[in-house]
Amino acid sequence: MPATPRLRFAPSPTGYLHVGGARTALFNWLYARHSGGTLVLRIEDTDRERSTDAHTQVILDGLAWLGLDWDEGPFFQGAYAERHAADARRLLDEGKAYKDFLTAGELEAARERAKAAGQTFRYDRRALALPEEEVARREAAGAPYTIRFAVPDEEIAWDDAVHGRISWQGRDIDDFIILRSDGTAIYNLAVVSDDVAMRITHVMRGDDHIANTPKQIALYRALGHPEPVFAHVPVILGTDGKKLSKRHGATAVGDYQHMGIVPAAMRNFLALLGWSPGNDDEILPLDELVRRFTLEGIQARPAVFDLTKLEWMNGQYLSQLDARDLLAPVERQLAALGVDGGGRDLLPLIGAVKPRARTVTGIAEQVAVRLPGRPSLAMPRATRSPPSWATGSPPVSRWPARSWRPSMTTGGSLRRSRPHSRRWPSARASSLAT
RNA sequence: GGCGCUAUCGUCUAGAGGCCUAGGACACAGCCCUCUCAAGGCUGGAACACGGGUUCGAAUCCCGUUAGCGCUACCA
Repeated sequence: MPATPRLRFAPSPTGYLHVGGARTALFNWLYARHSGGTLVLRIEDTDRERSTDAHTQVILDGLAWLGLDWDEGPFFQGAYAERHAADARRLLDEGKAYKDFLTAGELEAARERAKAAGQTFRYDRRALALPEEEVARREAAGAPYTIRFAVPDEEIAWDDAVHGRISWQGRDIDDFIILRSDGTAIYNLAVVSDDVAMRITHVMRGDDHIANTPKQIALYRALGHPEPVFAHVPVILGTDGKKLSKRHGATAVGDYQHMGIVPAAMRNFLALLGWSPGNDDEILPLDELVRRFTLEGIQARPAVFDLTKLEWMNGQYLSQLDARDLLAPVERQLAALGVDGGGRDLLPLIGAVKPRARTVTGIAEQVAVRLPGRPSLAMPRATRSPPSWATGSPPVSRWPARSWRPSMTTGGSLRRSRPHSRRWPSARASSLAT
């Protein structure tokens, strides 16, 4: 009964879709399509403080731009709060979890104390020692409590699809909280509860989740469910070897769209960042990627994001693309440059210029100089000089309406319960170029 | 500090004991082509982190060291 794989991409809407998340989405998509499996999209919005619908929309837009679709969802994790709580209750009833009346403040203070003393804070299971009557008394008095999972002292190991066998000891893991004092679930419980409910068979996610995995496996065991296959893909680093973050400049997929990167090139580049087809092939169109993608080809070590190579690859795609596919994006960039095509047929110009360009922006600039009436337009050499996103100043033009960077300015402006419909056919067609 | 992960040219990588005096690509340098050019052609420099094993033989297997990264939240 080897059912077809069920995978999921589960971003949390607490920021824009960064390249690391995009690559994780790509890998999941590629594997689902390669294996004839199913891809589920789940928005993990249980962090109410930071999650916004605007972020969700940006993530959806980013996936659409990349041409990645899904088969089920999007599901919003927040909608399953009752199931999460029920799972926690069950663990409580079975004696696999316990109530802890320590407040967040007290916990924080204890951590501070440990730190001041140069010690590592370890939760001491004091709540476990509380007499039953005392627990009942406090609860009757209305004292808030969290539910902690009692991590069994046993070996917790799994055969990771990219790292091989990884082993932890239960004693090295603190009894972690699974249900907050307000009754909502913490990430590790919510994830396991949902993955079980959605019958997920393969969990492919970032390397930074390796430390969460033993906790989740312990939860699978306690809940009595078989665990899925885990595949931890390495993180993406900046040129300084640190995890790619905002200070490295462009990290959101939307930034690349604005730079004139074409989705096909972005996909191809991202696929090769941490995965190898096993030989020297580099320009791999989508169908090739799908055909050749395997878990075994995923690298175990982190990869540095090389913008220059992305631009080179983009240039390869640009020269392959038909001028007509580039027309709309180039016109947008032209408008951004404040240049008016004057109703002139740009196709011949685009065709002449594209084999040597590296970005759509570059094509627009080359076209602009060749437009009559603007013989001396100064060349901004946009891809060579520090781009605007790197210096913090707003992009040359008018992108704001397109909401690529709403994370900085907006809160949640969309309706929370709006069910995202699947409008893929059109999104897919438009993802060919920019 | 503890636990875990990782370790081939500057970067992405091929390599799964002999095919490796380590291959490809980006970048870089030089030359050529050329009205410009980030395009194209040719050439070049550039790596198995270190130390021990195992083996007739190790980039490939084992151990240790070092370094980098991650986690160690009522974040995800």
